[in-house]
Amino acid sequence: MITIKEIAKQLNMSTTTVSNVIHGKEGEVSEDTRKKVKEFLNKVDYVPNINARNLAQNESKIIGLALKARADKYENLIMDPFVSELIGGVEETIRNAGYFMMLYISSDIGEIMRHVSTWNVDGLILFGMIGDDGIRVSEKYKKPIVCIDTYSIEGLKHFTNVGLDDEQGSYDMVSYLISQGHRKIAFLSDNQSGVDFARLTGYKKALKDARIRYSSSNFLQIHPKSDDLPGSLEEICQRSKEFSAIMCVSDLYAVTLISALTDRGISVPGDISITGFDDNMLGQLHRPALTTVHQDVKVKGVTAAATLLKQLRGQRTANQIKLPTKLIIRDTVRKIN
Amino acid sequence: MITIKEIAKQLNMSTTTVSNVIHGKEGEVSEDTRKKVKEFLNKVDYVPNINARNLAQNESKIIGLALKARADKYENLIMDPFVSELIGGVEETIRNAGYFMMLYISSDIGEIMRHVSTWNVDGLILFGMIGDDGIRVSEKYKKPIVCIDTYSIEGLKHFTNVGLDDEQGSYDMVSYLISQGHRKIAFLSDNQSGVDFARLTGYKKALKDARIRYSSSNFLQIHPKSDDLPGSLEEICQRSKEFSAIMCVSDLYAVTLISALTDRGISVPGDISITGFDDNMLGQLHRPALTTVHQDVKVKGVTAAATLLKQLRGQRTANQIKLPTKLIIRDTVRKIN
DNA sequence: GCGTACAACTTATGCGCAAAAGTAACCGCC
DNA sequence: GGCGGTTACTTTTGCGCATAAGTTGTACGC
Repeated sequence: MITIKEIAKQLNMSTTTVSNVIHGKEGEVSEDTRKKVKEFLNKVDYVPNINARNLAQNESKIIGLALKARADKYENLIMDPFVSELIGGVEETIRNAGYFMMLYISSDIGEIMRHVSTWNVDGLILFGMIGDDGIRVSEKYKKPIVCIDTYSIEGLKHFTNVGLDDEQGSYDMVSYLISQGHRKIAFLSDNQSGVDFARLTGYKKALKDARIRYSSSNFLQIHPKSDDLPGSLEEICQRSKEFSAIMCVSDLYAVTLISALTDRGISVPGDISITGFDDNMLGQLHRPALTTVHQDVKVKGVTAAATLLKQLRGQRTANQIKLPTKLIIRDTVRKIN
Repeated sequence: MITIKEIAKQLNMSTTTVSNVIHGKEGEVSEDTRKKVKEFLNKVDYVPNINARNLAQNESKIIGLALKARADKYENLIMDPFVSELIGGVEETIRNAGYFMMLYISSDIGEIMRHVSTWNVDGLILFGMIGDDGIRVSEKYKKPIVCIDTYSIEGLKHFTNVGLDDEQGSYDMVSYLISQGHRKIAFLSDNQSGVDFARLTGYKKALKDARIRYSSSNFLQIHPKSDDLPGSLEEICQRSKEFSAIMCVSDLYAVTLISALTDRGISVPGDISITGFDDNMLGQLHRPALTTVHQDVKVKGVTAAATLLKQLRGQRTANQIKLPTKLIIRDTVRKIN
């Protein structure tokens, strides 16, 4: 761990001179010494001590990525392929810009913000974290924050959001189902807030535009918490006769549901049509391949990171970015009449 | 961002005193002042500046997790549910021990080690990174390193490895297939090194113990790189008639293969039996549910992190830890005679 | 009543770096 | 030939923290 001081000593010059060539300050140092220093730096494989640099500069070159931990059947949000892809996009973008990524998995925003504070993190990306309560906590730290997929009204006032045109995606899917002759279409989700609410809204809108009445009995709730899952699945399968199609709020739920239906001898799409949302591996590898709404999760991560980076550079950004969706027609929807 | 200095000033005492109560140094400070300081600390919500602390202490409380990026059909290793789970396990363990996690995704070990060096990372967990070449690079940094799933001979000499009893898992699976009457069993993988080699070895051993001859034509190679995948899949499906069972080296490949077979009208397990390895979501949600070998990936991450933490505390650890596997019998293997 | 021991502090130093402020030599110009 | 301007440096300072070294004050023993 050689230091600037040591280098300066060995080269018989001041630390400032060494520091200046490290930072490529033109005109502050002669071509001659510059060369000498550069050679030496290469030889000894100098690496700056980031702690010292950060302390002196009051910055950190760290971007935090905070994911809300979720205790359910899949134990933890991070297992979802969605999250892996997101992390990949964020990490890549950040690294290319010379930043580093620190990952937190926690549901306690207070805890997260304390980390942010100790590390003097330059900016933060939040996924699934912002409840209206979290906003007060995060606001006082005065750090640029970009949220992913939040629909919190309060949050949107204060932070940039990178999201998806969930409503449109959902609308397109339901319209497609209707075009295939479906009229009794259920909506399956585990809650009615955030992204799920937006997708539900798109669903309702499409029904309305087709003059199909929405009833709350069309809303099927899945309980992903380990204990309740089999029970809710059983109930949903029972009630599946009432519908010709079930639109699921995610690929994960769609595939889970199809498995449960298959186990009970109900065929997809023979007896009932099922659709997903997200378009991940799960549905792509499934047979019949899942009809779903595509979103590019990696781009979501990249966009979030790029937006944050822009803000760090002092540039202004839109405070609401909506990525487009695309309808992917595969084999889990049957045309009926 | 209140500092110790500021606190000391407001409390009319020296920074050392404040620092002492922060570090809970008994006997260095009176009960009275201790109380006063603690109250004040709470009031102002003091958070230490980690950069300053690390600089003074020459440590970092950071543990790096480096993942090898892989350019294939799934773009990047991180998409695999395997990796998500691993990250989850590592992060949780590290955070509970008061450490922080920095995530790198890169295939350049030199780059990684440079990061490690600038940040003065306390320890490193490497997944999929150690080729014999990487070892020289990493060795000179003299940091505790724990590898996950490496089979590099050189690496094992220098670093601790947390792995799986891949050979045994594979052996158990093939033995099971044989017990179900299978004799023409192919092995599907994308390479013959590392984990794949160990699984292949277990496969060969089981064949040998059952007096079935192994021929290299039993080895089916899949090319996960985006361009080659369809071609290799086509070839594998063609050749599937030669076998009554194909043991795949991962759930991902198993499910991918089953999809390809299904698309060609070949039924699983009717026409051919297929098995996986890993036991992740993909196979669990698949119908027919995948017969596979279970490994607890989260435990792998937890174990790796815990082992590294031990080393940081100066404790000795075994330099080879093998987690057990478990045969999971589900529905993709048919009994034949 | 003096030395010793100890409790409860404070002062001073250094970690490695960046940058502000200082210096010294030289050039050209009226 | 004195002065402003420039080049190529060096010296100094401070970021926030931990800690070694120093300073009181007081109780105790003999």
